[in-house]
Amino acid sequence: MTDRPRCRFAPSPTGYLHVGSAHSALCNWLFARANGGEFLLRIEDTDAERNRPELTDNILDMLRWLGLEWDGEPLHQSNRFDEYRAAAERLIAGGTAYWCDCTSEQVQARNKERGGKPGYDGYCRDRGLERGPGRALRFRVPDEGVTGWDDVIRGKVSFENADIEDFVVVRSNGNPTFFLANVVDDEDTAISHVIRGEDHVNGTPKYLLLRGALGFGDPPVFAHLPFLVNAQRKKLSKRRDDVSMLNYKERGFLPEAMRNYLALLGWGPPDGVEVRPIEETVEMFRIEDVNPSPAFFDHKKLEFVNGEWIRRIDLDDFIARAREFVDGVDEQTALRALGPLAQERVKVLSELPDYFDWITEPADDTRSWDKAMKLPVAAAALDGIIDAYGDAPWERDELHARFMALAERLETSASKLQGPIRVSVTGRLVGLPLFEILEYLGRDESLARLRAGRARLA
RNA sequence: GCCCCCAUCGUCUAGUGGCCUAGGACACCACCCUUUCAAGGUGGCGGCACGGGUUCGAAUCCCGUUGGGGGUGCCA
Repeated sequence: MTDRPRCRFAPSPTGYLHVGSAHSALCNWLFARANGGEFLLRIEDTDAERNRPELTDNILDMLRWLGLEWDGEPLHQSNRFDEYRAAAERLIAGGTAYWCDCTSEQVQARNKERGGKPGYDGYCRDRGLERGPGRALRFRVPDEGVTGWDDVIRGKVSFENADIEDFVVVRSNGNPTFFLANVVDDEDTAISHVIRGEDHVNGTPKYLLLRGALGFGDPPVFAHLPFLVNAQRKKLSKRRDDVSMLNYKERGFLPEAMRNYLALLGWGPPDGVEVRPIEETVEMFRIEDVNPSPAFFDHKKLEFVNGEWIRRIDLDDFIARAREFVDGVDEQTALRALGPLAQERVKVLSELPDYFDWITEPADDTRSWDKAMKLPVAAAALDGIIDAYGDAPWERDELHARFMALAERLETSASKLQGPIRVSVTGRLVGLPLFEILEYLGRDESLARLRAGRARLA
């Protein structure tokens, strides 16, 4: 093993980067950074039919957004078919691969006859077929023996060779499969640590067998990460779960929060401090401490962590990030003025519009109106506050003081009194602190809205 | 079916044979603070799946059971 460990993240551009892949990328990145190693990127695009090249851009963009910078240029498998072919030739020459012309229908039919056992039955093993159209190259798996490894996360894992079928390494269209390309690339890029999802555990013996047949030296160290699962404890999937990283970005999750939360799945900081800069996690992260059991991707906790991060960044930074979630020049001006009040309230940036939708006119929210205005004190509250504010110096503390005085005079709670006022001014029963809003709107606009509210109530 | 993996509060985790009367965090509940909502503070609820071993001693080691998940593609 070299001094500088080398690991890689190897996504396939068949979908947007999702949280499960991001978790895997993060673990690789943390491992590399924690050990002075290198974090490489490889685009696994051997299947021309399924690939969507534009998705590669999304994957790279999201990794950058998360701050997971990689070393060197990404390797594209589609550029390396010559290397894979050369490896395939060596397998043929070494007698560990053979050509097969079985269609999957034929294989299935034979399996059904034999009693429903799935998998390839080795039909073409000794037929001595030459290469030709419609023929795939299969790896000849030994009939006996055991293939295993010592997984950094799971301990010893092994498979009986007899349980492994002869798998395809070159498709009948001439393209290599994942197994071949993966092994060849890891060797050529001197990968020392393969850190990937649990779904690859079953494929690892094939990886090892292939390496052996190709005459490669000591295999890399393996670490199979736990799945991220949904509430039903099933592996997160893009079909049924909310997993697109781009989606989270667009909803106002901060990259600092996202990677912070992801680092908490399958691993915990030894000192128990969960919300912290990633640099600190780098210092503490050890891949062997990752635990093997699946982790539920908990939106509630993600939101909590995000809220913590929103409060952690400085005000200018907050406003800069918040701007793209708040439409309208007037709203953005208000955001600048009232930013600190919003910053301590939201968990996700996409909540912001609701805090600023009263700028040009009160928001239309009948539920809020009904709830506030059904209070017996509503009319007196509005009359009283309009009167009290008529000649008031227009600043927060004074508005508050006169409000409290009115509450005392009307023998009602401040909590009840603010309802009708807030709804008249903003249209909503919840929102930023009332007196800051009044101060911001100014005397004329505030009084006009209060009078309009009073008129509507009557 | 076969193969493989997993198993501490609802959730994420700490725990690597005695420090465990199992710790922290999220969520939830209550109270405090309070102009709403948040934030903050205090407290509460709640767990070692089960059965056998090993050991003076087991959440920690072994075996089995049960439960869950994954793989079983000429996808990756």
